[in-house]
Amino acid sequence: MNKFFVIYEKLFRTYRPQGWWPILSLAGKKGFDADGYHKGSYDYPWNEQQRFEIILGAILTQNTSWKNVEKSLKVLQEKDLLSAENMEALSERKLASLIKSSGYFNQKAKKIKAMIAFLKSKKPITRDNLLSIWGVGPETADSILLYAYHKPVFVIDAYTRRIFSRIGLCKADVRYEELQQMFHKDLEKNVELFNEYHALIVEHAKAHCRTKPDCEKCPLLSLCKYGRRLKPDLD
DNA sequence: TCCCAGGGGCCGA
DNA sequence: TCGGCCCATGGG
Repeated sequence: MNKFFVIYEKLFRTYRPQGWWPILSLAGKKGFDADGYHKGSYDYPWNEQQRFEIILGAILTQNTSWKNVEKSLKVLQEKDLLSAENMEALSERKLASLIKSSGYFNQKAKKIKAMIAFLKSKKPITRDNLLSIWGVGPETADSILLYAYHKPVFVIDAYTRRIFSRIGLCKADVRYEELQQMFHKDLEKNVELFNEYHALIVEHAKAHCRTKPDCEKCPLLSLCKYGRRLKPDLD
């Protein structure tokens, strides 16, 4: 039995489609809710501006809650700065002041500037090329590849390590590429599946598998090593 | 007041 | 290669 897919199905049945990656500039439009989520649809042919918005979000959300990122994106949207062309003219200092709510604003302004320079270079959007950009690590690169460019790469984050190490499928400090390989090996390389699965992992980490876990009504309790240790009377 | 959030760069061992 | 530190706001 393919454990990774079983877990996906349990999460999907519990939390339903998550509508990732949210596109704020399309919020309220047909197929998009008030926060830009598009539940059950994965194959929007993002144009350059929408891709850029996803890339911005991927950088701004580094170690930061999405709510704080939304605030920054709204500020940028109001100033018509959700395009690489318009943002390029902005000074790094000014950009930093506009994305304050996302935290690490000096670093992130520098990262966004580096990303814009890369996009302008017209180099191919490959994982290696993305990783060569200052401020882009494996999670950010894979988020961009999956959600902006529809490439079938599984995104690993701190939540993925936490959930799957508690379940007992990997160590808590498993290397990024190692855990990613486990997903790639066990799952069909499918963009929609990878899109939804990662989003469901984030939702599950917020709903139950928090730093201090709430195992009581966890949908994965029956197959989780950690949860079963807390509830030995499960069988 | 403290902890955590959809990480990544840098530096010294 | 790996651990430790830095970056910083905002919500619970």
